[in-house]
Amino acid sequence: MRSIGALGKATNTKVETIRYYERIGLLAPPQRTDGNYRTYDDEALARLSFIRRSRDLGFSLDQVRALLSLTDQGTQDCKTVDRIARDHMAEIERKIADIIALRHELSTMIESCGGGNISECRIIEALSPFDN
Amino acid sequence: MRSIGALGKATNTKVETIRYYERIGLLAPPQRTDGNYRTYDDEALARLSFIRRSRDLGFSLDQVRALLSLTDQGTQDCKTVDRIARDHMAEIERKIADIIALRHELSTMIESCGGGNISECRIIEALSPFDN
DNA sequence: TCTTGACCCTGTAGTTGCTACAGGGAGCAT
DNA sequence: ATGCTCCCTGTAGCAACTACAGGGTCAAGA
Repeated sequence: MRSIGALGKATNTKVETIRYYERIGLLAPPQRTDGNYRTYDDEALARLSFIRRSRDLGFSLDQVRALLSLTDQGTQDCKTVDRIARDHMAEIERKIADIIALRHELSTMIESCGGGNISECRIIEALSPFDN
Repeated sequence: MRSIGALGKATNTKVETIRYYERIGLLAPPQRTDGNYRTYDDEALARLSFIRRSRDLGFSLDQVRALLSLTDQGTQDCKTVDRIARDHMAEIERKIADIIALRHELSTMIESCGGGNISECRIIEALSPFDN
């Protein structure tokens, strides 16, 4: 059994975040000590680790919730898990395409600017709606 | 002169967003009609277009505010504009590196999963903290 | 003329995923 | 007894919008 601070350290999670996960129902309310402190067992540690790893991989809290409920059911419904993961992957691919296009636009814009204190700023021009 | 709805259509911006920009001081409060409707001139259109284009390129509202104040001053301080743009570019590069690493992790995880209704789900395993 | 419908107004609350207090209590060391 | 670190609840804040609720305005059609 460990305190919320210890759990936070073990999972690299802020104490407030753990309480937040409890509040939104991702983590079950843990047992309390006489002094009303939360105490966590190894299962809670495993669950929070799972949540954090999923979050690190970019899953939304809703997706994490779905993944958790699938593992809670113990049905090992790999098809559904796979779909969630693949959906997420597709979104990541979209984001990559978007951000790379954006980088291209940005770099074109920046390159067209000499960078000095000139009277006509190409960056501002590039952002402006009309040719002036 | 155009209504807020017309301005929204012209700049692909929701009406609520325009009012929001006004509330946070990005857009000046426009003139009103007798019926208390906002009316926008071409300058407002140009300004909102600038904001939207900057936002599309991923600049934060704070960055947009800085860029706008630079253009408002008319000093054409290209050095500062360039710095803002380059800072933003560096952040984009960081994000690209992060998301590509993430894609790699995700795809490795997904590939290790057959995708059927098997008793052991590799994705869940990959997300779990302990080998089971 | 009346009515319908599209638009507009203000103000507030919700979204995501936390984070940061404020104002207090618990527990341990000195 | 005092200080210190941790913990508690509850609420408000962040970005950048978005979505109402509960009304007012205005132009067109029957």
